[in-house]
Amino acid sequence: MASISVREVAAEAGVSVGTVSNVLNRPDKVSAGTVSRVQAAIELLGFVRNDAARQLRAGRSRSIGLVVLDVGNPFFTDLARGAEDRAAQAGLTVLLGNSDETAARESAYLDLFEEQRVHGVLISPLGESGDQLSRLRRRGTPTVVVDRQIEDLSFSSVSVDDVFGGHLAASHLIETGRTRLAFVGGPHGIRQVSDRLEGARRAVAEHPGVTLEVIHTGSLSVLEGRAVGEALRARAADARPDAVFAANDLLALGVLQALSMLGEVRVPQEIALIGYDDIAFASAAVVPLSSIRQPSALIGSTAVELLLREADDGADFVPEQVVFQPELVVRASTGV
Amino acid sequence: MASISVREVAAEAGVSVGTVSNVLNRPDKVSAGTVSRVQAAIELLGFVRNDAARQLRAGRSRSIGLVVLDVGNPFFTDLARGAEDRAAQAGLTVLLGNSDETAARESAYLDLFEEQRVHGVLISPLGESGDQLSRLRRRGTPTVVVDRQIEDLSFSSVSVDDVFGGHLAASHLIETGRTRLAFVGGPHGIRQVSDRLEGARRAVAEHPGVTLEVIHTGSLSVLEGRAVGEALRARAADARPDAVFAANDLLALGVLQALSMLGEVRVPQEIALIGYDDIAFASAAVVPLSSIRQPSALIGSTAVELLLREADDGADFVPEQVVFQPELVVRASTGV
DNA sequence: ATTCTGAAATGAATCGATTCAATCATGACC
DNA sequence: GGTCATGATTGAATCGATTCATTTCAGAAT
Repeated sequence: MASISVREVAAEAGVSVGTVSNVLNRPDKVSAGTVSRVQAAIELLGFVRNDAARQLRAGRSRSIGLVVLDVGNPFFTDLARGAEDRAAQAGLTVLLGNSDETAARESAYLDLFEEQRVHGVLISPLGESGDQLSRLRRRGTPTVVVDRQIEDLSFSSVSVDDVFGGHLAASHLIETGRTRLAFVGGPHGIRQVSDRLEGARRAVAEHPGVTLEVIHTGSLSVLEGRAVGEALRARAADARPDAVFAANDLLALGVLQALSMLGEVRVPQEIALIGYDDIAFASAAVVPLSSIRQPSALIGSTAVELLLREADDGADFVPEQVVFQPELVVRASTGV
Repeated sequence: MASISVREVAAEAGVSVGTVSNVLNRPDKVSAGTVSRVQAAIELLGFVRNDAARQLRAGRSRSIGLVVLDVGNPFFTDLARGAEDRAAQAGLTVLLGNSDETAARESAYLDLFEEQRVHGVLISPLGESGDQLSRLRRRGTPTVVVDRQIEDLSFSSVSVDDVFGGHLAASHLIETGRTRLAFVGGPHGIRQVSDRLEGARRAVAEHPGVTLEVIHTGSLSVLEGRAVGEALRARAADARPDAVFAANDLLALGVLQALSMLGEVRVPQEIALIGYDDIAFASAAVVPLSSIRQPSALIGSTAVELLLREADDGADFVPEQVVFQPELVVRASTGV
């Protein structure tokens, strides 16, 4: 059970520990015979490098931390995949943390990542977590904000123009003849939510006679969406909105489930519905869901890109805000 | 930029490094005044513990590794959530690795986790990865197989009876009057796939006159499902099966998308369809999807439970195979 | 034979938190 | 005043891989 270290390997191969380390890290600096003797010893003893010791010496870990709002949301797993792929190219691993839209969990993950001395942190922050993030960066951990911009322009960020996206969604609903819109989303402390709402407000303001009701939710999940849908279904027909813009696809799918259950409220005839993110399941929904598409994997890989740049440039790095444009995807849920 | 260690904190607070460590780990052993003095110094200097150093000393990390076949599959994210919750209770973190149904990636994650000296590994293995797993465990890393059993009964495992589940699905299709079944899934090296097929075979064998066609796929994704669906749609109506059992819900949703696109093939009238896993999106599909439900979060938490037990018991632990029973969920896709 | 060169190998020092045997201080008690 | 017990604090040793200044050595050049 006694764990095997370079020391044992060195003894077995009849060389010094320095040589074992060289075989591991720069085999070209070691003569061929020695390399194979050391490798044989490693094999024989079942030696496995201790990453903690490496990291301690190196001062940095070989991973980057990613904190997302919800791993259950395919948008974020797609984003994570993009990040992983780019990170792998640089020989780095991605540690995925799920804040679950909770400040305490977000904070706990940031602490954990900092204790791990990660190469950097990608985060889709809950609110303005600016303080903790600045501190994190000041102490030397490169930090990139994903999926939204942040007030503090000294941070790099990769985002999609959510105000524009919200405008796109609401305009589309209005153009198909709807006049009594409802926005479903929350908590409003989440920037993505308030921006999308803001975009919708602007679109509505451009069209006199069109109204916008705002329905708050506690989170962005299918379950919350279903609750809203049931509430809508319970209303008298003339008290219902004729179009719903949900802050993301999970909510939209929940609303859709509740509305179309029992076939009581028809989508899109009675209520048109549009979501946000264009997750893979949107097109497979009861009524295929119109949505606003974001380049999820690209956001992830670009964020890693910026992170690596920040890590390389050190003190004299220049923050960069990359903003992608979202795209309207029309499907049956807003068709005629 | 000079990083702050316990040494600096000790100097600032006018105490020894040992005392700083005690404040961090057993504040009750230290006088109140000293505690607050040390904490003030920590605050002032912005000290952050170095996890690598802690781990090196401790010999183990405070996380457990989880390797799943596909993070894009909600079944696995649900499982991961269950594992995380249970692990958090024990003060542990879960590192999530995505093998993407690739042997090389699976192996790379196992190596990584071993170098990290994780507390233990949960894995939903690709094939019979027995060799690498045995080695891993022999060297001292507790290992639990999730979502399937493994030949080698010296491993603990938490699984669902997939043969039974396959039987359940196929029987259901047969009972609703279908006679020309098709099983869609692959690769068959994945145990879950072959077990579910085996169950379907048995069900079919029990009913003379019922046939079973097997359609191979390269992976268990929506995309592969869509390809199969399109192939089915392209067939002459009388050459199509009248019922499809897909090895998981992602495949089923893909098949459904392709079939119902353009309304050419009606589900369930022309082809009944059932999936497996009962992910949240199944009930929100074009045609709400019948499925076989597995207790995903419970599998995850139970697996962590077994892992902790194995870690505690050390040498004299007894492997345990927990097998849950799956459950049939009937929705419109197999209704009349 | 002597000096020089470059490649190969060495091994002590280092990273930072934790541990634990040893020391110190304080007050209770006889 | 002296003895003890208790609690608080100390600091050197430890975990294991990596680094780098130094040593070793075979062969080339003089």
